[in-house]
Amino acid sequence: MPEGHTLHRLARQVSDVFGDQQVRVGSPQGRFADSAAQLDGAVVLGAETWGKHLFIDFGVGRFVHVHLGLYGTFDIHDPVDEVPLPVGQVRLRIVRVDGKAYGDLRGATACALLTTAERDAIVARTGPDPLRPDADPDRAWARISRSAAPIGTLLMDQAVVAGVGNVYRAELLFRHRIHPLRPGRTLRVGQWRAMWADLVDLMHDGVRSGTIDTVRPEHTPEAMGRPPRKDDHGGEVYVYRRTSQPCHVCDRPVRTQVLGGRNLFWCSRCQPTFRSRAAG
DNA sequence: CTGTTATGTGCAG
DNA sequence: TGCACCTAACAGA
Repeated sequence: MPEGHTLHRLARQVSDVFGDQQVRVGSPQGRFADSAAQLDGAVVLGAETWGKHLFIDFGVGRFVHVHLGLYGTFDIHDPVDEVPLPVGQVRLRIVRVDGKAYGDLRGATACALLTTAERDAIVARTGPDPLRPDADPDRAWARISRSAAPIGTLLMDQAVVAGVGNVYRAELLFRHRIHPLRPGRTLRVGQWRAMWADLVDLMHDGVRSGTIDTVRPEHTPEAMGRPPRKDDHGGEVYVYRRTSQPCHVCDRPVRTQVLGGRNLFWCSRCQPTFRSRAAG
């Protein structure tokens, strides 16, 4: 679940449920116990996200930094009649003092109490986030246009663009007919501007719906008379995890390859290599 | 029930 | 490059 849209939804939820509220903070599992004790009884000011990093502001220069990693979850229950005993490995539990809401963090890659300077350092090393209104796509273009690395690698580099994960990567490249292994510096600036604008739209849709839905109206199951996708992330996609299945546009089997330890998915006809594109 | 896989990152070697 | 992190969904027995 956790690509940028998930974290932005989470920040909104934390702000709505715990903002301006006094909270009890604990670490039933123990790994965050010392920091939790320092925060217990404080008032939450709000939460913000850069890319996949979530920061919960406890005031006086104290931020809880959360990164869900591959399989972390942060479940917020609101409202509740009663706060149950923790189940499983709960790293962080935050409970509103009125007892009407609580949140449990499990399996996260990062959960740490940071100073403002430490928070700022993380923000400074993240690239522009399409979900933030102040994001500057030219910062990403400066990196992409100079790099020999594959565009598929650059899109996943959080210092280049913040918040893109494997699903958005695969789908964005499909929608723009770009082969994932094409070197960044072979792209034209107009292509990048179109990709960025699309990413802004797609990720905002993701924040709204909580799913990653990337197929255009003409390729939905209803429009094409095909069965809908049954999958854990819920949305309709073109190529992500559709290895060997027919492309919704051209019927060719979707291809896959591991790059940098992550699976790439693309259509060899809809996303031709740079070489064949130049030749044809 | 068991085994496999994963929307991510950082660190050891 | 490989693994730790240690959840959750899914397939199969």
